[in-house]
Amino acid sequence: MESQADNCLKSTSILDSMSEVNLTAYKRKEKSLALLAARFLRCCPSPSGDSVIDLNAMASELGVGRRRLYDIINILETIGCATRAGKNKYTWKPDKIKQKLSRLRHVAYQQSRTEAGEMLAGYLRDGTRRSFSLGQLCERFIMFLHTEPEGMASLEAVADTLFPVQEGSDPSTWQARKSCIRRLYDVANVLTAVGVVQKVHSLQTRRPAFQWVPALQDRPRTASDCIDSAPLDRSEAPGPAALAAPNRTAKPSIGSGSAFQILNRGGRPAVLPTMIVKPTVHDNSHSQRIMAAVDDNEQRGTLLNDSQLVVEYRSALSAWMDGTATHVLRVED
DNA sequence: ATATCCCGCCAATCG
DNA sequence: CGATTGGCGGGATAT
Repeated sequence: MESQADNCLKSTSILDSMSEVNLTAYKRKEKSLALLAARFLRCCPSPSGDSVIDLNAMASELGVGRRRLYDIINILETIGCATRAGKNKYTWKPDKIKQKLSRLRHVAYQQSRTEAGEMLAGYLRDGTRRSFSLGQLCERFIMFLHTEPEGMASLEAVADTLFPVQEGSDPSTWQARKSCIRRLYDVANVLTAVGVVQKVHSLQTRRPAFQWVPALQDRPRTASDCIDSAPLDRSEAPGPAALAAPNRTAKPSIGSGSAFQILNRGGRPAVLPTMIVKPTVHDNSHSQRIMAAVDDNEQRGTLLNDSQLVVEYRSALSAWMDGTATHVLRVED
C-alpha cells in the first residue's frame, strides 16, 4: 500500500510499467539511512527526560516502512539513547548517550585489538549462525575508533580488525567480510546522523573514513545539517604550513572553550603517533597531571618511550573525545 | 570501474 | 498462527 508520492511527472507515463528510461530522479540520496536517521532524531521528543517513541507513528510520520526504523533504533539502543519499552515502543533517553559512550571507551582501552577480532570471528562458524548484528558492530566500531590515531578509521580498517581474513581464505570468508563492511556503512551512517562520528577523508590515505566527533554534548544534535559532508582536501603537498588544520570542527563547543587540536603531518605508521603536548590552560586536575608529565618531557627535549607514549596519547585522546581537553596537542615526527 | 548502500525477502522471535 | 524484529545480500545508484 501507499505507493510513492514523488511523481509529479509531466511527461510520458503511458502504460509503461516500470522500466528504467526517463523520469527521473529517483534520488537515491534522499532515501539514505543517514538522512532518514536525521529525520528520525528530529521527530524524537527533544526535551530531556524520558519519553516514548512509537515505531508505527514514526513510520507514518516519516513515510517509510518499519524495516529501516529497526536499523536506526538498533544503533540508538547500543548508543544508549533508547531502550525497548515494549511492542513498537521505545523509550527515548538522550541523556544517556555520554554515559554509554564513556563506558565503551573504557572497555576499548582495556582489551586488545586481537581480542576484539576474536569476538566477532567467533560469530562466524558455529553451526551456520554467522551473524553481524548491527548493535555488536556498532559497539566494536566505536571502540575501534577510540584506539585509532585521531579517532579516525576507514571501514576497511575496521573490518580488517573486527573481521580479519587470511590471504588464501575461502570465498565464503571474503564474502562475509564484504557483508561486514556493508553493515558498517549502515552503522556509520546513523552514527553520523546522531553526530557521534563524521565522514572525513584521511589526510594521508586520501580515502574516505569516519572520525569521532569531539565534545559530543549530552544529547544528540537535532541533526539537520549533518547531512552529507564535504571534506575535500585537494592538495597533496603538506607544504610549509604543515598545519593541516583540523578538517572538520563543526562549531565551537558551548561555554568552556575546549581548545584542543591535533596537528598531524607526515605519514606515520598506523600506530599511535609520536607527539608533544603543550599545556596552555589547566583546570582539570586529572589531565593536569598528564600534561605535567609531558611538559617535563618537553623541557628535557626527549621523547617518552613507546609504552609511555601510548599512555599519554590515550589519556590526551580520552580528554579530547570527552571534549574536556584544555590543551593543544601537537603531533610531530 | 569502484564505492556506496537501498530495498525487501524471509528467518528468528514474540505474543 | 500472525505480527514484530532484524539478518543478509542482489544489484541499482553515486563518484
